[in-house]
Parts: sequence; C-alpha cells; structure tokens
Amino acid sequence: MVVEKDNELWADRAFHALSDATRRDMMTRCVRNSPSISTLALAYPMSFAAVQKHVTVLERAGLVSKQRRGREQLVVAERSGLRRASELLGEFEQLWRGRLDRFDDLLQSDTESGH
Amino acid sequence: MVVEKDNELWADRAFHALSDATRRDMMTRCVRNSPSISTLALAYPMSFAAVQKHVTVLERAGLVSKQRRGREQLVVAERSGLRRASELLGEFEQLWRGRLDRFDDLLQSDTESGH
DNA sequence: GTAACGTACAACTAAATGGTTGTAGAAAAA
DNA sequence: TTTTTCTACAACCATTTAGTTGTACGTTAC
Repeated sequence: MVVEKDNELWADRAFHALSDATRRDMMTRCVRNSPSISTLALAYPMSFAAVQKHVTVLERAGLVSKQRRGREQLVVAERSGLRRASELLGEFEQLWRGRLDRFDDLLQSDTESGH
Repeated sequence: MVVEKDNELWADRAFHALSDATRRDMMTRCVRNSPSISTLALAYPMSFAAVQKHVTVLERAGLVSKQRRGREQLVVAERSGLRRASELLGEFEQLWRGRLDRFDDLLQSDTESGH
C-alpha cells in the first residue's frame, strides 16, 4: 500500500536520475573520488548551479549523499541506492523466469497426460 | 567514440523509459502476456493514445517490440533490453569493487612497507 | 457492404526538466 | 579584516514530457 507507493516513487526518482549521461558520469566520479561539488563542476561544460542541481537529483534518488568538510561539500556515492535499482531490474528478470517455469510446467503436464 | 555515444543515448532512453510507474507496470504485463495495445490500455486510467505513447517510449528504448496479429498489435517485452540495463548498473557496482580492491592494495603495500 | 474495432498520428495544453544569471552567506586564505 | 572560495537558492527561459481530443485508415465482424 503506502510502502508500494513509496517504492514506486523512489523508483521513479532513481531511474530518472540515471537517465541522464551527465549524472551517470557524476556517479562514476563519486564512486571513485567523493569529490566536492565544485571539483565535480570542473568536469562539465555547464555552470556550477547546473551541476548543483544534478547532484540534488542524485541525492533525492538516494544515489549519493553530501558530506560537509569545512566549506566544501563532498558528494559520496551511496551503494545501497545502486543496489536497490539493480534489484528492481532483477525482479523483472525474475518475472521472465517465472514465465518460463510455467511454460515448462505446461510442457511437463502435457507430456504426463500422454499426448 | 560513436559507439559510446550510442550507448549513452540508449541508456538515456532505457532509464527514462523505466522512470515512470505506468511504464514499469506495462513492462510486467508484457513479460507475462504480450497483450495488444488496446488490451493494455484497459488497465490504465488514461486514453488509448496516451498508452500508445508509453508503448512507443518503451519501444524506442528497446524494452519492448510490437508484433502485428491481424488488426491488433501485440506488445512483447524484450529481454535483451532489460538485460542490457541490468548490465549497466552492474558496471557501476563493479566500479565499487575496483575501488575496494585498490583500497586493499593500499593496505597491502602499507603493510609490506613495514608500518 | 456497413458497422465496429484497433491502430496511427497530428495538434494542442500543462507541467516538469535542464539550463542560465544573480544574490547572499559561511568558511578559509590573504 | 578583507578577500576569495564554496555553497545555496531564487527567478527566469527553452525544451521536453505526459496527457488530451480529433481525424484517418486498415482489418474484422455482422
């Protein structure tokens, strides 16, 4: 119910966050480095504010979190977020398995009934 | 180079397609059933045309394909598409592995150098 | 043959997205 | 202390998105 709703909302945000090449690149940099926002910003041909917004999108999707260090804010990748997204895709593949299994069952019962 | 560009473009489309709860639900239905577009449309509180557009988004992302049967068009889920998306997320997790390995190496060399 | 069904597609609207510039404050450096 | 750096956030703009209705056309059913 409510949990489902939340899950869907989270999935919306996570996949949306991953649907942009810049943000995906940011993810790889954050996994490796946990750079500050301004360091991150140096890597892209856009304003600091734009980069800041991208980070916010990733953050609200639970894919990164911000960690203050003095006047700068380090962007650290959240493994749990990526994991959760992976698992969601896994559920789809599981559905396929289920379908194939049912198909196998059908063949099985068909054989057993002697056709 | 070009391949990379294409890959990024595909990833954009795939994750964007998955970033909508309606489309994710459509995917599960297509995995199970391969329903026609109009059958699919019965399941959602929106116009046929809207559903048609969602299917197009999934199709352009390589997550489903359409297969004509008489006057109707069956929507069949494409396992390869889902697989490819899964693999992409897998690469991120792999990055983490890489980082942890480097960390281990660091510890290793630190120990070896006798501190 | 005619009516009904399933699809395709164009044109339109409202809202969200990705970018910009500008302002302001807190921390570090000079 | 003054200046610079890093961050936050508001306001604005152009484009895309998700939805709508309406029209047109091939296929199936009567």
